[in-house]
Amino acid sequence: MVATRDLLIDGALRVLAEQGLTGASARVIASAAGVNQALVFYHFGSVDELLTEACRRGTEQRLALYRERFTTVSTFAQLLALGRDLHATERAEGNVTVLAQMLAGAQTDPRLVPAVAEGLNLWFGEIEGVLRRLTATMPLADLFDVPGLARAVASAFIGLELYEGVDAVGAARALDALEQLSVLVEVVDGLGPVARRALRSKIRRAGAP
Amino acid sequence: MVATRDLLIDGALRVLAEQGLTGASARVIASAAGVNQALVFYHFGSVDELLTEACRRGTEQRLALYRERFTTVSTFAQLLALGRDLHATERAEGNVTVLAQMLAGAQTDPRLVPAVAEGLNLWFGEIEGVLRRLTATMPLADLFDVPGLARAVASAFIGLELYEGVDAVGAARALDALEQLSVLVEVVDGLGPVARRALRSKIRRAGAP
DNA sequence: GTCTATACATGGATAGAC
DNA sequence: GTCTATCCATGTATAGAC
Repeated sequence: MVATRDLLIDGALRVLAEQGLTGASARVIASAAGVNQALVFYHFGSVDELLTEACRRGTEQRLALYRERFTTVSTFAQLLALGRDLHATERAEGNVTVLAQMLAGAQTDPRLVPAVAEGLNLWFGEIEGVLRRLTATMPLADLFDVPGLARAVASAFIGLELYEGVDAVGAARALDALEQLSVLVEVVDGLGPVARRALRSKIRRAGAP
Repeated sequence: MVATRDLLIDGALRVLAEQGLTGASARVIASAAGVNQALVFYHFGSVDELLTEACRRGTEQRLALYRERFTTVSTFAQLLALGRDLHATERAEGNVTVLAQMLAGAQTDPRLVPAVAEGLNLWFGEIEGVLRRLTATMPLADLFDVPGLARAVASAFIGLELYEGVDAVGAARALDALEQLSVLVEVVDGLGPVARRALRSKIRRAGAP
C-alpha cells in the first residue's frame, strides 16, 4: 500500500515535467496521482508546499541514480559523456526538467526559492566532487575555483536543457562545440614543463589570482 | 498618442519580467497597460499571441541597445565584461528575464516555441559575430565551431541568469570562475609557435576535428 | 484519512452598446 | 476601436459526512 503523500509527490513531479509550472494545479496533480483533490490541502496545506516537497524529494531520488557513476568519472571527457547521458535521460521526464520549471517559477515566487536552491545545491555538490578529483592531479589546479565552476557548469547545463526544448538541433550543436573546447583543458593539462611555465607566467601577467 | 497594441506589448513585457509567465493573464497585462481587458483579444486574438508578439518585439528593442557595443568588442575579456554589464542591467526588468520565462513556458506549450526560438536566434547571431571576429586572428581558430559556441554561451548565460534569481552570491561566484577560465583561452592564443605546434599535435592525437 | 459538496476568486473569451 | 456585461472553465481552499 502506497501512502497518499507519495502518490501526490510523484504526481506533482510528473505534471511539472509534462505540463510545466503553469499546468501544476491541485486538480491536475491529484488527477495524475489518482487521488482526490482535497487531499493536496490536507497533506500539504497548499499547492506551493506540495511543489516544494516534490522538488526536494525528486532531486534526492534522481541524484541517487547517478551518484555512483559520478564517483567513477576520472577525466573531463568522461564527465562530458556523463553529462550527455544525463541530458538524454533526464530531459522530458527527469529532474533537470522539474528543476528548470521550478527555477523559472522561483524568479517571481519567493516561496519556491528555498526548495529550488536546495535542489541545485545537491547537484552542485556532486559536480564539485568530480571537479575536485579531476583538478587535484593537474599542475595548474590552483587556477580554478572549483565550487564556482561547479555552479557555472550546472546552471549552464540547465540553460542548455531549456534551449533543447525549443531547438534540439541547435542544442546538440552547442554541446558538440563545448566538447571540442573541453579538449583544450586536457591539452593544457598535458603540456610539458617548459610550456607550462610559459603559460603560468602569462597568466600572472594577465592578472589572474 | 500611443497605439493600444504597443501599450499592451509593453504591459506584457513588464508583467512577464515582474510576475513571470504564471502571472501573465489578459486581465493583469491589460491592467498594467492601463487599457481594457477585452482589447487583448481584439488586437491579438489570444493571450499566447500577445506574449509571442511581445517576445519578438522586446528582443529586437533590447538588442538594439547593445548592438553597437557588441561590434566594439575585440577581446574575450571585453566580451565577458559586456556579459557582466548585460547581466546587471537586463536582470530584473530586461529581455533575458522575459526570454527565460518564455523559454520555460515553451517546454510544455508548443505555441510559444517559434517566438522564443526567434528571440534566441537574434542573440545568437550577435554573439556569433563577436566570436567570429575574436577567433579570426587566432592561429587555432579552426578548433572552434563558432555558431555552436554562440549557442552554448547564450543558453549558459540564461541558465546563470535563472540561477541568480535564487542565489545571487552563488551566481556571482560562478561568473568569477568563468572569468578565470577565460584567461586560459587568451593565454593559449598567446603561446609561441613551438608550444602551439605541440598543442596542435596533442589535439590531433586526442581525436578532435 | 478520504470523499462529496461547495464557496469564492481568477482567467479566457465573446456579444453588443457606444 | 473601445467599453460593459456576461458566460463558462478552472483553480484554491474549506466544511462536513463517512
